[in-house]
Amino acid sequence: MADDSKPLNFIQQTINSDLEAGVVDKVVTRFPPEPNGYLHIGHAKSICLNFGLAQQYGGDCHLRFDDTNPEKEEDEYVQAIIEDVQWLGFQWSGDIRYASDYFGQLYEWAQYLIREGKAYVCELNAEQMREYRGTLTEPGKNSPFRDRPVEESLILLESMKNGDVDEGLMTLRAKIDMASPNVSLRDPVMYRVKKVPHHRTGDAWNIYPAYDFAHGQEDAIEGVSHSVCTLEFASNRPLYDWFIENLPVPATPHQYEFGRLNLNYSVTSKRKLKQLVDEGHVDGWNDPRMPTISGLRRRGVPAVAIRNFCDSLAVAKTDGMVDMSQLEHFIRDELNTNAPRAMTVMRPLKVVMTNLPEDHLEQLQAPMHPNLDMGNRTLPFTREIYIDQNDFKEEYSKKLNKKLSPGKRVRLRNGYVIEAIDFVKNDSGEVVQVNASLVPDTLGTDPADGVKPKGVVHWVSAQHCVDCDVYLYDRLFSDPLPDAGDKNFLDAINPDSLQILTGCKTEVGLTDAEAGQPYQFEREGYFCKDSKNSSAERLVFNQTIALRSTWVEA
RNA sequence: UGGGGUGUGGCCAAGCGGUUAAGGCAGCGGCUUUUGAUGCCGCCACUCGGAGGUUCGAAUCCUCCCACCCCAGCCA
Repeated sequence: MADDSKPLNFIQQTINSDLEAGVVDKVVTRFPPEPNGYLHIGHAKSICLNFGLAQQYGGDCHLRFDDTNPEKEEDEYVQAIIEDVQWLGFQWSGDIRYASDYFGQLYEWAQYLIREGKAYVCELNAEQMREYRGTLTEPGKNSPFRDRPVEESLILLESMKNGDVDEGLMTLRAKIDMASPNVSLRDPVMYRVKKVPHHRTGDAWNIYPAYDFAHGQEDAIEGVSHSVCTLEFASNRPLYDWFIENLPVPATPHQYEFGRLNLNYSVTSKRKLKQLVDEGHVDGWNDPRMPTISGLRRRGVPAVAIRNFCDSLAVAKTDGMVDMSQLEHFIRDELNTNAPRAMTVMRPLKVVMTNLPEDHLEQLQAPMHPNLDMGNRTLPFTREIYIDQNDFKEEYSKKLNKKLSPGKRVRLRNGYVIEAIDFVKNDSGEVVQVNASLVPDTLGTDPADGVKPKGVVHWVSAQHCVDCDVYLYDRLFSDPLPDAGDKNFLDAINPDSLQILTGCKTEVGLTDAEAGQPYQFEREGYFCKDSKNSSAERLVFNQTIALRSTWVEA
């Protein structure tokens, strides 16, 4: 039974009544991606739904590749999809399935339909077929080949299959109703000739089944009880049912449609994502700005954050636009509770503690996390340190009273209170060094003179730190609806979505950070070592997401 | 204009004829804080696309209207 702490969605309600009525005795779902691109956040919702349903009801969820169109499908994509599903934390029941496993069975069923007088080989070309189909408001008209003899169709189908027919010359069509108000019932194409090698079946076939002729039968073969798909397939449902009713299939699965996930400031269309990759607007399918599962992973988003986000979304028939901030909430929520803390200075400014000896070296202890159970780390503290340029102001102002400025104090995070004395500028007028004095006896306690610092600043020892590059990301699109209406989504690309900071200084302890392991760089945000650009010589961190900030300096 | 689907606060969304219309995100106040983070407290729809109707009583039932989404690939 499903978890009853949350209201049941309409699919769970259906499952419950199917179970009660005995129509179904085991829940079987499936996630059926076409291997023609990488999975994105929209797929994550479907994955969480389908695998989640199976878990809740003690059933099975199959991973099935819908590989019925060899022109667009590649093995690279199936490998990537397998990796993404597993990374998200799901395991399918039994072997991985492929629509192509059923090509033989599908072909026999096509012959069956022909013999039943319910399918025929049509020789209309694409343009003619469009004309015969009619329009949304006018009925179509029958193909001149509609009543051709069964034997003839059988023979023609065989030659299509054997490669004796050129592409575009013939199709196999279901004989349903050319006057149906539902256009997808106007003698839909079941098989088309494609003399294209398939990533699994090679050149064994010259014809490939169309989605509508394949999907429901695949479900029936696998014993899928609840075939969940997105809303745009709703008008295909009568056709799904028609094949199930008219074929000697081993089961009668049913299709249910829910609203797909749309996220603002992003696009979730494999076609458009592929275009971003192919045209080089991003660094591949796993560019950290991409809403792909692999992009989110490379960016440092934990799988559990994605799952929690998906679980928070309603499964309903409304197709809404979810705020990016909603996803961000779950990312921060997870990272805040689990990411170890560290200090990284992104725009280093040297601070010299003039009242400390040159060789001062002190090992400070700092907690890994506000949750003290996560242990401690050691921070070397020396006479020279780096703080962020942003945390020093030449002149004090009340609005910026948490910054360090001459005569003012600040606490070094996990360390002492310091007070700035003066500063040094270079020829360009930039502050390049701050001289300060350490206020004694302020480790873990406020200054004895009662002058308590307002701000806390992160820092790193100038002698004991490591250089790194930090990649800061902003949304890929500056338009909340980059592909609405007739807009060209490429025009909405945010030119400042990637900012690379070099010469940043981080704790030595992060030298051997594991790629993907999240850290909170205190007062900045969450980061992880990049799996692609990091090397033995170069340490690169991706910003997963900034800390929430309700404060605006300007 | 044919068919299918949906309309509850800025966003997501519960609600399935009967207390003052859940909750989350965002936002706004305040408290705590060695992260301007986190946490905590408070505020945020006299109203449920609109208009009628049924009823003692409707966001929930009926009627009409309006808006938006999907369908005319030999894509999925």
